Amino acid sequence: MATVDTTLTSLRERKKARTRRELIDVALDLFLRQGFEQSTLEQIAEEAELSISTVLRYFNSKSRLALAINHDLLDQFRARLEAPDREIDTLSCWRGHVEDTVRSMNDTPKAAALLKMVMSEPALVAGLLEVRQGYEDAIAVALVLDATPTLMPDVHARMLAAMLVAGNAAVFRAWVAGGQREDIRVNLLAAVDFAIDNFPPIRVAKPDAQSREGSVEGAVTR
Amino acid sequence: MATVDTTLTSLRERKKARTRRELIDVALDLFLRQGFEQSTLEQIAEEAELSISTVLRYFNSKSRLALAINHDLLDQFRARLEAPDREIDTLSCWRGHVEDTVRSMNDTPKAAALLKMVMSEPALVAGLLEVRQGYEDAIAVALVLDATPTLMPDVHARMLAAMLVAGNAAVFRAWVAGGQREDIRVNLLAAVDFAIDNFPPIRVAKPDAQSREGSVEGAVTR
DNA sequence: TAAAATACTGAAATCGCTATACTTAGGACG
DNA sequence: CGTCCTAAGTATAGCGATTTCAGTATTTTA
Repeated sequence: MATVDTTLTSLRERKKARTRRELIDVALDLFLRQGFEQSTLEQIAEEAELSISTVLRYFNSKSRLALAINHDLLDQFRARLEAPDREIDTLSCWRGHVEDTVRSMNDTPKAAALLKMVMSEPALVAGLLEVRQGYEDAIAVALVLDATPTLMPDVHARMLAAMLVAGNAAVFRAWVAGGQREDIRVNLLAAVDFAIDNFPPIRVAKPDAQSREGSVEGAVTR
Repeated sequence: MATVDTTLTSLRERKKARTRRELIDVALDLFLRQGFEQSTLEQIAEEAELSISTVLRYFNSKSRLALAINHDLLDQFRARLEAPDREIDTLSCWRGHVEDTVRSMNDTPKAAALLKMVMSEPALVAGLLEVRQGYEDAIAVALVLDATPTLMPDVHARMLAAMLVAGNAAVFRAWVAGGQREDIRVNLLAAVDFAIDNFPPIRVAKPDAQSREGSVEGAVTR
């Protein structure tokens, strides 16, 4: 949300957004340079030319700051799901989000190094699990809503959501472990398809697997 | 592991185990009485008649102490998987572990209240995610080993593992949200069965779904 | 331009956690 | 039994994240 909107009305809002961006920039650089644990809030505040208090008003913890991008992506995904004019089903939203993520990773040079850093810092790995849970919740809720008035039990929705998110995480993990060489996009989408093609409630509801190729409609009810 | 072994040789070991148990007891009571955040390490040490240093040597963080039972259960599960004489497949291990968990919950009066407390404390929810990840890792690794020399891609194993663990978590969550009334055992096992019956790589490898009724053998290769 | 709202700052206090050096208790062995 | 070794327990000092709050600066709005 915060990273997308380009037309912010008031000066205040614009200033705030700029400060936020700069803060993230400075902090991530610092983390990459000398590690997450090694960087203190004092240092971050110093480099960002802000007080510690202010840093903590922008991000309520150091790890939230380090995971700002991840949380922003999650917010984007939520917005995508909650858009009042949404035409496509939850799974296609997820697929679209995955593609967006890849795109934004390719655009950002530091992204790969950043991901590696996050995944090697225990505190941040823990934080990543919270983000992951955020995705699961969002997907599960949306799946149940999609299926209405047909019934999709909450437990099944959560299992499917977990499958999707775990597949994503596994691909990323393997990618990082393998030195970030192969084309991750293909593998990410393959994981999504694997889930879509095989999760029973979907197989039943979705008569035509090929229609996924078309841009918009795809699975489930809605 | 630590909670099961009844035959500890030396006096030292027995004493250590007893202290550990008492510490957990005291701490959990305190948490239940006045909340996790509200209870300081100082207070815990006080009530357990130990120094803060010692408390922290037994559990390397306050939340680890609060989640001691969960971590112990995870250790039990790992031990079950890694037992050199293990006869049954990974999924049956999981099923067995789920049943054990239910049993131990029924035996422990405080368990229900404790679970509710854990799930309402953000820091502990986060800690629970780490435990959950531990289960996923253990299951995924075991699944891949089970399938050898047949091939089960890591990503698929992780997706199935996530499905199982998420199903479990979802049932528990619903149980807590609903006032902990219904019989959770049935729902937990239903979630396991749902995954086992429907996840394609398993369906293929497991010709006879009924054999699950029998005590030992069931799914997958091995 | 005055006042209301909101952003920023500084300082103090709390608490979790680490590191370290010291004391005490259990176990091995003559 | 007394000696020595190891591991358990303690006390102390200190760092750093986070909260709270009171005061200052800046933007908005009337």
